[in-house]
Formats: sequence, C-alpha cells, structure tokens
Amino acid sequence: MDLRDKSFFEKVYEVVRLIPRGRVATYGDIAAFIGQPGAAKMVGWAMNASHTAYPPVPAHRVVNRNGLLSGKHHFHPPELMIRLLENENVEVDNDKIKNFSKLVWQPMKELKY
DNA sequence: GCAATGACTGGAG
DNA sequence: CCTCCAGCCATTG
Repeated sequence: MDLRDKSFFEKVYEVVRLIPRGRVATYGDIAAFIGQPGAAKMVGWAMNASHTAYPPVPAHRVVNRNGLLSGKHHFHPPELMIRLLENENVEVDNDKIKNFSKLVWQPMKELKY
C-alpha cells in the first residue's frame, strides 16, 4: 500500500498530528473535518496503518466518542497508550479519559473554517 | 466487482 | 453512562 501518495490516510494523519498535547480527538470529528463524515471507521483503519507513517502520528490521542481508549489493544503493550496519555497529564480511568468533554479537541470548532 | 471487515457513530430505550 | 441497532465507507480478499 503506497501511503506515500496523498490519500484518505494522509489527511487523517495530518489532522491527528494537529491535536494539541494533552488533548484528545474523536474518530468521527476527524472524519468530518476531512470532509468524510461517517467514515469514522476509516480513521480507525488509518490508525491501524499509522505506524508506517512519518512523521509519527500521536494515535494515542484519538479515542471514540465516549472517551474510551478503543484502540489501546493496537499498542504494544496496550498499556503504552495509557502511559503516553498520562505522560501528557491526561487522566485515564478504566480505559476511559477523565474530563473527556473538556479535553476533547474538535478541529471543526478549534480551527473554524 | 461483490462480500466481508473494522481503533465508529447517532438515535432510541 | 450503558446497550442494542442500523448505517456508515475505504480497503482488502
């Protein structure tokens, strides 16, 4: 798979890299921002291949709409995701982001196009 | 090109 | 906040 060319994946990566340190974003918001609302699953799919992207993508800042770390099982080890978040002062409780509603970063609203 | 897949989501209960 | 359901769409076999 040539991720070198511009694609859905690369758009996702760009947005994810814009997520401020200590903040998190949802798959749906990212998908909507790149003009493909409803393609939230594709964002997750992109994250699945994000390890091949460069510069690295802070995939640990991307969670589902409930603030649940749905993708932690894709990290090695899974606890790494939580460790990275806590390292940014993001509190995690039982695989969920505490104060999620306040930490969530929405490109649509933050960047306001 | 059809069928299955998946780190999802919004609405309803 | 949780569960269940139907819809979502790029990528893969």
